[in-house]
Order: sequence, then C-alpha cells, then structure tokens
Amino acid sequence: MAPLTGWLIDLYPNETDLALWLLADSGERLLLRMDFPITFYAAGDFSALRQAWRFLRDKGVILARETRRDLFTGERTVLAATVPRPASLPELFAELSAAFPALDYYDADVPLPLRFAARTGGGLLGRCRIDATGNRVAAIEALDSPWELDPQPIPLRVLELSPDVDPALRPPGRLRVKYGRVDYTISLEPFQSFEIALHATIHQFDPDLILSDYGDTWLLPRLTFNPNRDPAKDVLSRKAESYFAYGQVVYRGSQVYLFGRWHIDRKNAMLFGEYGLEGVLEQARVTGLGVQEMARKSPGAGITAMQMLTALRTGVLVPVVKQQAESAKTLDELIRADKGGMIYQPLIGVHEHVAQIDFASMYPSIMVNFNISPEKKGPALSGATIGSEVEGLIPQTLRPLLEKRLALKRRLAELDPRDCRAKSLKARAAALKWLLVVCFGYLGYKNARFGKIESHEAVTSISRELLLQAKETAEELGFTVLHMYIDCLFVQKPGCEQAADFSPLLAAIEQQTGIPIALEGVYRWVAFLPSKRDKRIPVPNRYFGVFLDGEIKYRGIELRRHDTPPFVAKVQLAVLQCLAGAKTLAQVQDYIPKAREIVEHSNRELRAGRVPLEDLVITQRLSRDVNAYKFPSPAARAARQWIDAGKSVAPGQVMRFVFTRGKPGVWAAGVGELDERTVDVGRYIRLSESAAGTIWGALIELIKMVTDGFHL
DNA sequence: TTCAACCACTT
DNA sequence: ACCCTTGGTTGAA
Repeated sequence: MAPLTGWLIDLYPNETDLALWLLADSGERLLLRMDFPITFYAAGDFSALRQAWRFLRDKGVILARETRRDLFTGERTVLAATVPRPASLPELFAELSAAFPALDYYDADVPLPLRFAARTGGGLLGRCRIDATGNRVAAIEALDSPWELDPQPIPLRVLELSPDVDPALRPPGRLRVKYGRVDYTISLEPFQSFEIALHATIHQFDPDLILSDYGDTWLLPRLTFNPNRDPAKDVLSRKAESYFAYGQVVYRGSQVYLFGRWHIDRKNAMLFGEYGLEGVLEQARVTGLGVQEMARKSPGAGITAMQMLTALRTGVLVPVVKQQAESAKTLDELIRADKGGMIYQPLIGVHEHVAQIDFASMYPSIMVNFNISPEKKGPALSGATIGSEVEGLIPQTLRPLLEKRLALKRRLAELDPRDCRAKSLKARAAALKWLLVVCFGYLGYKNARFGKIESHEAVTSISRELLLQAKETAEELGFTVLHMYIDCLFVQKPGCEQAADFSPLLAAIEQQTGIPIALEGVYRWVAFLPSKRDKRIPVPNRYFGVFLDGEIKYRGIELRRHDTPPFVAKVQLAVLQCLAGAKTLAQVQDYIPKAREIVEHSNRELRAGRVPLEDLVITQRLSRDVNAYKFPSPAARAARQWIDAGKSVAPGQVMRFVFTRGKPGVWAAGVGELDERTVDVGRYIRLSESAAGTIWGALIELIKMVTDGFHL
C-alpha cells in the first residue's frame, strides 16, 4: 500500500493499543492504530523495589533493571516497567504508587502525545508520512517540525454551535449552527427532534472541530447520542472545580472532550491571554499537547510539557510530582523571596521627551544566555558567558521558543498592520510569549518537576544587574532614568523628541547586556502617579501617557481593572483621550475644561437614565465560598441572591451585578428584573469622578509643580 | 478616625 | 496546578 501523508490530528489509547487520526491529503479522516508499549520507572529502597517487582510481575508487566539519569542526582538504578497497553497505565500506576508510596517514580504521568513525539519525532498537528498495512501503522515519519514559521495550514472542518442566550440566565430556545457559509438555527424544543437534527448536522458536516458556546457545561452533557468521530469511544467528562492559580481562585466548569474530533467551548476554555484559537493551535503545536487539552489548560501545563519532552529526548527521567502541602515559610526564606525583579521608584510628575525601552523576553533570554537551569550550579553573576558548558534542560527547552517568537515578531514588523496575516502572527507570538513568561514562574514553583528556587533567584538577580547596567549606560550617554520596572526603563533627555534620538542608547544597552531590547515608544508626555494615600510616595505601576503618534498607554489605573464598570471606564478613557489631544505638556491645561465637560455630560446622562444597564454592570470574581466571607463583598452579596434564586455558585466564579440603593446594595444580573429606579446613581457618579480625578487631578497638581518651578 | 477585609494590578 | 508584592476602596469598630 502506498504511504499515507497528512496531518496527525488526534491520538489516544484504544483498548489494546494507540489510536491515531490522520487528516489525509486525500481529504479522508483515517483511523489508524499502532502498537505503543509504555515504559515507566521506579527507584528507591531496595526491599520496597523488590516487592514492587513482584507486584508488577503478577500483573503481567515486563520488567528490567536499568541505569538512567535523574536530572538532579545523576545516574540511578531503576526498575523499568513496560506495559503493552497504554490504556492500562493510569490504573496500574495508581495501584502501584498507593502500595509503595515511598518509592520515587519517573515517566509515569507523561501525557501520551509527548511520548509519541519523543519516540517518533512527529506530533499532533504536524505533517507525517505513514506506512500502513490495513489500518495498522508499520512506520511513521515526521515531515515537518513545530518550529516552522509557515506550516502548511491544516484544512480543518469547523462547526460552530451556540445557544441564543447564556443558559445560566434563562433556558435557550434555539441553537445556532454555523459551518462555513451555512448558518441556521435549530429549535431546542422538543428535545428529541432537536437531538435528531443536531446528530444529522454533525454526521453531515463531519467536523474536525466543534467550536461551541457553553458546550462543556450545557450542550454536550445533555446529548444522548455520541458526538465522537470514533464510535468506539464515549465522550470524556471532567468535573467542575475551583482551584488556586495565578494568585487567585479560578473556577472551571465541567469539561467535555471528544475523540477523533475536538471540542472547544469558547466560554469555558481559552481563558488565558487573548490569543484565541490561532494561539491555542500554536501552543498545542510547540508543546506537543493535544488541542483540546491546551485550550483548557494554562500555559504552565504547556511549558511543563515542553520540559518533559526535552527530558525524554535527552534521556533524562521525568519525576512524578509529589504534591507538597503549602508550608509556612521561615523568616530566612521570606527575606530571600523578597528579592524579585528590579523596581525603582519613579519620579512623580508629568514628563516630556521620555522614551520607554523594554527588554524583549528578558527572563527567558537570561535563562538561555546565562544557561540557568535547576540542575546547574549558580552561574557567574558577573556576566561571564558559559561557553563550554552543556546547555541545561530549561535553556534547551526555551531556545527554539524564543527564536521562533522573535522570528514571528520580525515578520510582523515587516507587515502592514492592516494585513490580515498580521492578526494571526500577533496571536501566535502572544501565545508563545505566555509559554516563555510562565517558564520563569515555574522555576520557583514548589510543585514543578524541574524547578529550583535558586535558579529562580539567579534570574531575578541577573535581571536587576542588567537593569542597573542599562541605567549606567543611559546616564553615561546623558539620559536621566525616570523609572525602571522589571524589564523596562523610562529615559529622558531634553532635545530627544523622536525615536531616532534614542537609537544610540538602544544599541549601547543591547551591546552591553546581550539581551534584545526594543523601543516601546516615545511619549509626548507621560505621568507617573503618586499614591492616593500619601502623595509624596510614587507608585511604580500606575502611569499613563501619550505616544508621539497619539496612541495612549496606561497601566494600573481604573481602566485596567476588570471590576471597573464600563460606564466608569468609558468616562476615564474619554478624559484621557481628550487630554491626549495636547501635543505638549504646556497645552494640557487648555484641555482640562473640555475633560470636565465630558464627565459632567456623562453624569447628566446617568441621572436621566440614559446609560444602558450593561454599562453599569460590575464584574467581580468570588475569592472564596459565599459562606466564608466575614464581610461579604458586593460580589458575595450578589452571589447570595443568585443562590436564593435557586442557582449555584462556586469559588472563583465571576459575578455580575449593579449597585443599588438600600440593602443589600446590589442586584445580581440574571436574578429577576432590576427596578431601574433603585440604581445607586450617586455611587456611580462618585466612581466616575474618582476615575476622572485619577487622570486630571494628577495632571493639574503636577503641572502646577512644574510651572511653579518645583522641578527646577 | 482607624483598621481589617477584599479585590485586582504589575509582567 | 506560578513566584512575589502592592494600592485602593469599603464598611465595621
């Protein structure tokens, strides 16, 4: 039989072996199978190991004694256990580790697609050539790699399904079906006919991807037919949960995974960053994880997968993580942990002739350039490059990622921003950026497989040193450094009014530090805000300004907060845009009356009831169980109403509500109807005045200081 | 007026 | 299934 070529789109264990789905160049979707025995390892106390040997032998596992490399402790004698059927591994390993908890285990929880990539050189979403006898794979060869900038696009068939209304608010009446230019709706009542129609739709279009709204939590759990492409598999459901990540409690609704095709619920997945489907596909490609998994997991899971793949390829054991409970930190640890990135106190005020300079992917670049990896001893912080040393696991993992992102960004810079390809490149670059960013966080993460706090600290220490070097360089060239924050600096020099005036500085810094650097922009003016509690104290991460081309940049102010109602955000943005009309600082004052009028006009609109309710809605996350609040926040009071209406809430879930007069002070969106007369107009006006005040209050004060010669 | 609790920001 | 700290606002004491 002639070899098959196409894209590998799915891969999972069958009853007896591995199932592969190939989107063949002929257009067919082929289900193939392949023998795929899996080996994992155990090490530790000799007598326990011998008992484990007997335990496994009785279950028909193939056993051997081997020597393999642990990243941290080096060569180690291990028990190698090989199971012929990949599907049997999770249960077997659960039993084994429960019976012998003291042993160290390796390679037992590596996702199957990663093993596949390590063994065959090919992976999900990649092109490959397969020699098959019937449907059985005899040989497989990768035809491309995840590092290609222009992979041949996969001709995916995408079916979109969305209800006419959020099912949490009220029961939807119709389901919208979109496939290419086909676009129609199906009535949900009666449900039996609905199911017949939907089943026929899926059968007719045979999509590779079902892109849904509320498919995880509402649509798919209700279906009585099998929406898989592989009829031998049932859908895989995972329960809803609340977990702590990224400094906050996150709620994840139940999830439904398919086999042979993918299901992604836009309302329950792709929650990280804003890189969309394009970004998820990019992440899935470079990490080797499946699309459905990558869409629902954090980039942290992605970078961990990449590290595992590096380990598998270089013959390093992948430790199974033992969950460590949160332990109280000693004083010593706290002091050490205190040293993060460089944070400099900005010079409070409004400044002209300022450029913002960013180190591009600073932390990952440091890890690669200085070969920072958990298995390495502390690097020479003086900056001596380590030429002869073997590249560590982390730099090895990051290097191609970093290079690909830079290449994408270079290509982006060549394109017209309106070019439709620009959007896709941007999404892909952003998706890679997130993988790079969290890699640093994972170095210091207690439960990371390949983390070590010393490496984490080495990175921040080097970053501080590099920033200080950059500062010195700037000062030698006659610039004043107004502010430094983590990986960016703000420099000023009278007479420097355009990008080119800062080029020599950029070149000098890049030359000195060896880290790529980019000009974020030159500001017409930029304001560094003082603390509202004490106006003598600057706040490092609250600022706003206007670039030469009129673009506005703002950080840390109300506009950037997710819990600022749109009404308030719009007022603040309008004020900022109004003041951005000023070409120079001296002109800003002339625009302030106009800005005041904007606020007063919006207040009149609000009082007259002409502001749409949507603009008054506040979106806030529940940080804990509703009953765990000592002083229920507005979101908690809204959640209480939600519960009283017979709905359920979980920690991490987002509540939407409007401030109202009287008790309990809020109206939870979706619970009955809001009596518009009870909207707490006064409160919204105070919020919007305060947000506007953040902008002009600072400016009036600061301009006064400048004109009074305070700065001179 | 003071202070604890709560929420979200920075990258 | 990421590390850290911080400011601003609210409402109880």
